[in-house]
Amino acid sequence: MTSTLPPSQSQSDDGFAVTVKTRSPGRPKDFALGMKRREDILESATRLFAHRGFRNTDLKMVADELGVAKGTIYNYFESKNDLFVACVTFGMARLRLFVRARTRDISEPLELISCAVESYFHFFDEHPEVVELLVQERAEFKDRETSTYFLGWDEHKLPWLELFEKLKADGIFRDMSSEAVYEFMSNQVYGTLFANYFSGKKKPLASQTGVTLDILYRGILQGGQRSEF
Amino acid sequence: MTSTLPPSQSQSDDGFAVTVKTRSPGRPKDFALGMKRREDILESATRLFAHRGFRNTDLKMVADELGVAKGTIYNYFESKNDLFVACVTFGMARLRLFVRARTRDISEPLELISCAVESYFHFFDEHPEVVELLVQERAEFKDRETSTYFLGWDEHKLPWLELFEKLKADGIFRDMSSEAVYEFMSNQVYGTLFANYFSGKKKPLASQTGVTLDILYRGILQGGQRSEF
Amino acid sequence: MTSTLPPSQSQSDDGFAVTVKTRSPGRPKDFALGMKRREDILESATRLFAHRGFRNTDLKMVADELGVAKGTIYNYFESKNDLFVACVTFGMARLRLFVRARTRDISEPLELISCAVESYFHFFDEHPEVVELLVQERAEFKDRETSTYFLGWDEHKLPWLELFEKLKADGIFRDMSSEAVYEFMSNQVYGTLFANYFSGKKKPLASQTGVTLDILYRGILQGGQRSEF
Amino acid sequence: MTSTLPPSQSQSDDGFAVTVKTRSPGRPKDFALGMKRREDILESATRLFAHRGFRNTDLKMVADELGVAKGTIYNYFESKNDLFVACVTFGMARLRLFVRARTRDISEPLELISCAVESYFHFFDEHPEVVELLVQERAEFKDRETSTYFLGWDEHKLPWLELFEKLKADGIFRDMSSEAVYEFMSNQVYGTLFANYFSGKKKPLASQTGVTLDILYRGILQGGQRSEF
DNA sequence: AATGAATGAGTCTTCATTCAT
DNA sequence: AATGAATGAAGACTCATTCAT
Repeated sequence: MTSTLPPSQSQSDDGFAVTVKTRSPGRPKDFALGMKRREDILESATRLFAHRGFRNTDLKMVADELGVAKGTIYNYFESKNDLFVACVTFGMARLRLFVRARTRDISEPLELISCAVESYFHFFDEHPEVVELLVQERAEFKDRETSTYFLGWDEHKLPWLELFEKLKADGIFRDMSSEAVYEFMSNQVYGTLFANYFSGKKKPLASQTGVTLDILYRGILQGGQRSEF
Repeated sequence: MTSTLPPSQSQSDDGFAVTVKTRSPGRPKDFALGMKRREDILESATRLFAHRGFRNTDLKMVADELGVAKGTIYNYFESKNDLFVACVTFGMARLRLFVRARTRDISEPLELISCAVESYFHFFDEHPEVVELLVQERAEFKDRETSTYFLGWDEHKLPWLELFEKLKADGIFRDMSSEAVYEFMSNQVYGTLFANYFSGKKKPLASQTGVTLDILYRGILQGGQRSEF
Repeated sequence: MTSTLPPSQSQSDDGFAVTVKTRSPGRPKDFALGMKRREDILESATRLFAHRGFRNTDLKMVADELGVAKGTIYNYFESKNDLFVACVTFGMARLRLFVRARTRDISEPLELISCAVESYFHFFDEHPEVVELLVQERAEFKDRETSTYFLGWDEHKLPWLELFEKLKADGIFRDMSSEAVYEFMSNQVYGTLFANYFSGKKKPLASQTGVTLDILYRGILQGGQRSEF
Repeated sequence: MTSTLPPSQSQSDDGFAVTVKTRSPGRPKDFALGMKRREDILESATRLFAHRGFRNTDLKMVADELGVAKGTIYNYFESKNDLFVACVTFGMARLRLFVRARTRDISEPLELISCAVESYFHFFDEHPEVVELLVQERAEFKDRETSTYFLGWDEHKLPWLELFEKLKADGIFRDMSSEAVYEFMSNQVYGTLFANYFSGKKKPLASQTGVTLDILYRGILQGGQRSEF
């Protein structure tokens, strides 16, 4: 993970701290320090917003968790709202990085689909607080027409549509609107996510990947019934 | 003590009580009026909670909408929290009444499924504020383990499972766990609901019933591919 | 007790109810009924004011205790303040009636003093709520310069001063200001009352009469020391 | 983690820590200023609670008197209740300090008694608001079984009992229960305090010390009558 | 950059009082 | 006279944000 984030300490690879002198030129330490602090705040805030809700979270709590003064937070984020939005954005960024990393090297189409679905489930099993943030966002930020979750969704959509078209051309998929397929799949993943979350179940999402894909691929009807319906 | 109070029963001179209902002196409680007022409050509150969010809604606003004083609301609901919970419960009750009324007279199984799905979508198209309340509930009432939406879900589940078993026995459904089918369907409906809602789309849910059921029934794979996967 | 209060029911002494007909001339029933209701309210209010404090007592509670509507209270008392003042006044009236009744027939001076002190203690043992009302009054009604307890105190004072003068003339009391003696005694009784009350002790006041009088009469010094001090 | 924070100790280059006190960066907490502010609030609140009553005092008034915002008060006291309790406790502490300071160096027993009584009276002459607080406390805080005034009373009692025993042994006091003497004296002082206060008299308590002690010591009966009673 | 005391707008809730019936 | 729904002023408490140090 560290490779995706700026280094949090100017430690050289040989294990020796290189910044013994405070006045080293170029101030690389300050920057790294600032980023580290920023992320610490994001992490604490994410956890608290998720556990207690946006409105029930006092910035004092975030500060206390970090052993820092409340005012310090305002050196890194404009406002509480700002901090929250940053938390959501950060969470979604992590989701995308996670899924991308896992699916990057897969070329076989159906395997790619399976892996993407499984990755989504996997991520939210490990980061349930991100779901919470999405709910919080919708609940408190009524001015945001579109959930951060869906921002940039359309760019992600395109490659999938292309894949589906190819699968159709290859006779793997039935002849149906790729848009429709994409939405159906999205809704299924999204619904599984929220349903599990809202219903208070603790069953891992990832364990449902298999059966979800099975129905998605083959439907629920018996073979002979498919055409008749 | 009764001597200090007017008689509470209109007893006719012949000694027979002519009415069972106790009629206190003074202005009588108008039960019907009370219920009407109660529902008016629920309606206003639902709308405002949905549009502005629970925490951003001052009960003063609800009162103003109804042209009553803030205190009046407290004659009908213990607290703001109470009012909110009543709104959610009321909304869910309406949902169930709506679906039940539409599906009551349908005996053909697949038609029943279609109608149920369409009814759900239809209801939320007409009452988008109910989705909002569910989100609000999850966001603000962290103590509630299970969303009101899922309370009583299990009772609703049973008839569906029985239906699915029958469809399997009749060779309509493939041989697969009815539980799994039920969850898949639930998640699909739920996901469609929330995805549309969160993404800010205004496209009617009901219009997606057909394609949703098509994929649900037949899956996305070409016939020949189904067994191979 | 009933002799000191208006009859609460128009029942003649022979045990027959005389007001079977509602429309009897002169409306005696209404008046009696009104007085009874008034006293019921005073009693309930006194108890609640004493137990919960003036500000913590909702008139709704008083009404509920009596099985009556809140508005009814306003037919008997102008306001909550009014009701409270009536409670205090009523309590003090009962105190004076009680003490007067017990001391009326006593002619022997020292016995009279003893009996008066004992009567005070006795009354407050039986009606601790009256002490509470006095405290409440002082706490909440800052505009009243003088506690109701001390209103009319000066009239009561005079006979005592005359008695003390006589006791001095008879060589029973030392030669000292009767005013001073009166105040000392008052303070002692008052102090005993409040100290017991404030300290949370439940020991009956009346049981302290003996020792109180002993010290009051004879002081704490050994005989030989008295003149020397 | 310390690397993310500036060093918390000013360490001189020779390696010796020159100060034990941890000095956080940023504006230091000014402890003395905090205590000053705290006492200012206590003083204003005491005055207002005493003059207007606890329930009739808006913390806004206290804030206005001090020229600060209402929220500031909540930085020093948890709640209005808390503030009030602190006022009472503070007042009683001052009483005890005052009496202790005045009686410390007195060894002659009777003089000690006189001085203690006079000190009590003196204190309340100068701080009549403390009496008011005791009344307020009793009126509003029904959950407190025992008035703050009497808390810790028993410890204060012991030395007095010992003193009285010695006086008895020396033939100064009559042979009577020291407990009883203690209570009589307490009640007298307490009664004088409250009676003067409740009756609205403005006569200084301290001026009554002499006559009070005279009667306390010698009683009201003529010498010859003492044994006969 | 960090600190944390100060700020004060914002809201829920209570309850004495009124008044139409 | 009794009723109790409606009123709305009052007040405790919270917490995001500022800013002097």
